[in-house]
Amino acid sequence: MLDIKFIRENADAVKAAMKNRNADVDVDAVLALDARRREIVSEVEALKAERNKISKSIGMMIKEGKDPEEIKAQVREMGDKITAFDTELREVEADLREKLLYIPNMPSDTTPVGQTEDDNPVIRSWGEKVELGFEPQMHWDLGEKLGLFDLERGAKLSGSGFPLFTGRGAKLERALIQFMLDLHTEEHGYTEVATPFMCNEQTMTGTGQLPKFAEDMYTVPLDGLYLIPTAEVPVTNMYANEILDKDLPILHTAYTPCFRREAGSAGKDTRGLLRVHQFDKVEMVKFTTPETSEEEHEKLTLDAEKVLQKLGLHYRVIELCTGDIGFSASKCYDIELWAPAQDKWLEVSSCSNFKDYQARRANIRYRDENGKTQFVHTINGSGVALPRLVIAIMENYQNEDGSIDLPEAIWPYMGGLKKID
RNA sequence: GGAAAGAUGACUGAGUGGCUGAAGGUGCUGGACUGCUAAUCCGGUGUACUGCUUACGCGGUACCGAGGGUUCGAAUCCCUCUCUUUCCGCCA
Repeated sequence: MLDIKFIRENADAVKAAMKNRNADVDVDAVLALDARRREIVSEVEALKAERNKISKSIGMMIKEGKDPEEIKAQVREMGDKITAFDTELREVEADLREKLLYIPNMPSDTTPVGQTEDDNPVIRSWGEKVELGFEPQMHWDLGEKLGLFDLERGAKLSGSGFPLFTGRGAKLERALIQFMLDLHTEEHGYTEVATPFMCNEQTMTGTGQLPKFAEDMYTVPLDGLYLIPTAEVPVTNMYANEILDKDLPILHTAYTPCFRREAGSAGKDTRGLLRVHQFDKVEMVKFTTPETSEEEHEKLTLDAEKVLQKLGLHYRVIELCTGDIGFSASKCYDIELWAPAQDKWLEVSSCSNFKDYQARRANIRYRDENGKTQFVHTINGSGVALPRLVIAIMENYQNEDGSIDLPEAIWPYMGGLKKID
């Protein structure tokens, strides 16, 4: 969340930023609550100071054998006032916090201003569109024919959007996960973690999924748990309510399945593996100082790109504009793979710098060189998400006879298999 | 799922109603001293909110797992919850 002091001192800038985001936020209501809160605090604290003073004197009186009853009655009256103020204070603070939790992050100064995804500039691209020389087949046709997945049986088990991978398809999934984890841990310096796949409400609030996006998640009501929509959630919140004294940055990578209800997006690009309710993803998360977060964000994006380069897949990097950027992010690059049969770009990674927004929500701090505690900056990105990566491999590496060559980088992970036919 | 014990600052560990934001020790850190290593001595060492000052700082309030309650006053008494450990049960 945003620092209330920052909002207080930069109200106009916050309002402008919310407008650029197309976010409906009542900044003045927040400021009014903040003003009332501080008013109550100063009144109630003055009363408490007085009470503490008199209470101490009662202790003295009793020791000296004097009768304190008269003063007790007086202090009791103060206590009633204090209770009334405290009650209102709690209400105001809860109200204020709730409102703050619904305010998205400030876009970075460098985030391009724009309305929709059409305003996202392309930052760079790598590789070229493949020349197949024949009419490419869709991945859902290739996959069913080659026995890589069985979407009908997946739907039987859980409903559409819950893919069932089979045989070499299941192995390819596992191989890609392994390949990416090895790359990030062995060459990019990340430490692997394996996390819970369900998290509690506090954790979901820490990274920004709650309270606003409750409907996007699967829940386990009996236990008050939510299925994670991304490994970002457990990995970032690992250090919630901690003061880190390890050397920053801290780099973690994790494989997890991700669960998303995708409410409201039914019917849109949902065929095959394009948009599913459960998918595998390797995630990268960094905890940095404010001074290094921009640089680390750039590096993390390159780490994700490296995956695609090693797999020889044509991609481009776009930067999300203010109207398209995610709720908690301040700056964000999306990486998109070219899919020749789809004839379009598929998003496989989203690399975001959250600055101190998540750290403030999750209360993750560190000690700077002066010994002062500060909020860390958090950064994360997919490195990368599996289903669309699989789609891109299938579509880019397909042959006219319907077989699929495998990228050399994953041969070792496929037991030497070079081609699926 | 049942039973018992416990939860205090970076760590350890005192503290059963006011003199405790919290003893002692460890660690860290500033200094003194011993020609090195080590030791010794002195000092400092929580977080958050808030007001004044805004360079440094000073004051107030809150916080001893979380939330309630009793009381003039709670780390300390009561209730609820969470977690940890151990034992039993169940189980991949």
